[in-house]
Amino acid sequence: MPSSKATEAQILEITQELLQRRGYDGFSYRDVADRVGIRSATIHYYFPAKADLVVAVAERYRSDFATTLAEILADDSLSALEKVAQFADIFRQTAATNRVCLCGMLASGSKSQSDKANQHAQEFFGDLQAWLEDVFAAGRQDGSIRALAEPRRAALSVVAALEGATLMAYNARDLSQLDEVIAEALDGLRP
Amino acid sequence: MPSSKATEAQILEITQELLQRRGYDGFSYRDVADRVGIRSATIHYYFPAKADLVVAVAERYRSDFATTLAEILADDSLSALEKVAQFADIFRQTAATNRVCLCGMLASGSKSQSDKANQHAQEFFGDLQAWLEDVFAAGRQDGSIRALAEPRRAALSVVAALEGATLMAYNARDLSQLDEVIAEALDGLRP
DNA sequence: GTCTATAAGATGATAGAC
DNA sequence: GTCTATCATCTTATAGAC
Repeated sequence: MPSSKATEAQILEITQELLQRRGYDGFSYRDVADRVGIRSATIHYYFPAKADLVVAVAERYRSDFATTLAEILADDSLSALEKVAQFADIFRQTAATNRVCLCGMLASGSKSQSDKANQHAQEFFGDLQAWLEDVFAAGRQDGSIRALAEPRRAALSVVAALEGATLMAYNARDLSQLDEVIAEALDGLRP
Repeated sequence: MPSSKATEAQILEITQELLQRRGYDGFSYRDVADRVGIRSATIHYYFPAKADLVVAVAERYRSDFATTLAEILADDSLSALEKVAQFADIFRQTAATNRVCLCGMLASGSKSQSDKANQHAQEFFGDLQAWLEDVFAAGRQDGSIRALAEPRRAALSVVAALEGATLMAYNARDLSQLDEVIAEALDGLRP
């Protein structure tokens, strides 16, 4: 039964879900295998070690996220502030599906997993910060975002607040506090 | 060799450290036993199940944290803004010792551990928010903090940002971004 | 209180048949 | 590619000696 490409994609999909819900130490090859409908040995064929599997998921996640951010950025119908709102909504959707940001989860599991996973998480946060900084600059042009004293620092703070609030929403199984944090962040950007 | 009180305290101390560094699924009774210098069966005498041990650590953590916050609050030599700065410094110290906030870590491990641990984390975040809200009000009196449109929401955002930034600092093994987030938060409170 | 001994199950990983 | 079979190790937890 050669599903080849489909099998690998399913393994990545399911692993990402488990990773966002339970973290590196919270799922096993068997958990993934059961949900995909294969045997755990098959996963080792695609990903020899657990570290390989998790790094592959991290790369896929960053790539998908980058695509989404590029699409938001390219949408000329949105003001810069609305782009930040859409950015925040990604985190909201994550929490709404009972998950944490993958890289937030990887950051919390820094000790067990490979250094490569940590590095991906770190670079991911840097990507988000840089994207927000760009949008802040555009917002100064289109007038939707006020002039910020330290745009780099403000962008970092928004990323940190969203990561923290998503974690809290996941824990409480309640989005209301995340919504408040998002509202506070957007209000802080308005002219 | 009856160390009694001392043994239980050591178990809690070591467990807290492991919990903040590796999370619920990242440490075992044997890890704790090895560091305390006892056998894992001894831990079961004090804490029958792992869930009991973790809940006990969470209670101790919340209690210790509450004491620290009460001390800061009672210090009349500090302005309200300086009290917020000391509050933020607790997170900085946590990251400086290569740890995450215990409740931030418990929040990320929501699936494996007991519901009670999740609840403690949730209540902990509520405690921090309420404390900050009080200090914000005091800051309006002593003039060290500006009038905030939504103090409750602002307090929540500060908690979320500190939790997120501590996680990022832990992952990157670098405090500089946490320092930036703290500076940004304090600047946002100044009159 | 703390130990030894041990159970019963899960884990990441490999070898080799098909 | 996917399977069965198996390994060595680790996990939480218990029973009972001292």
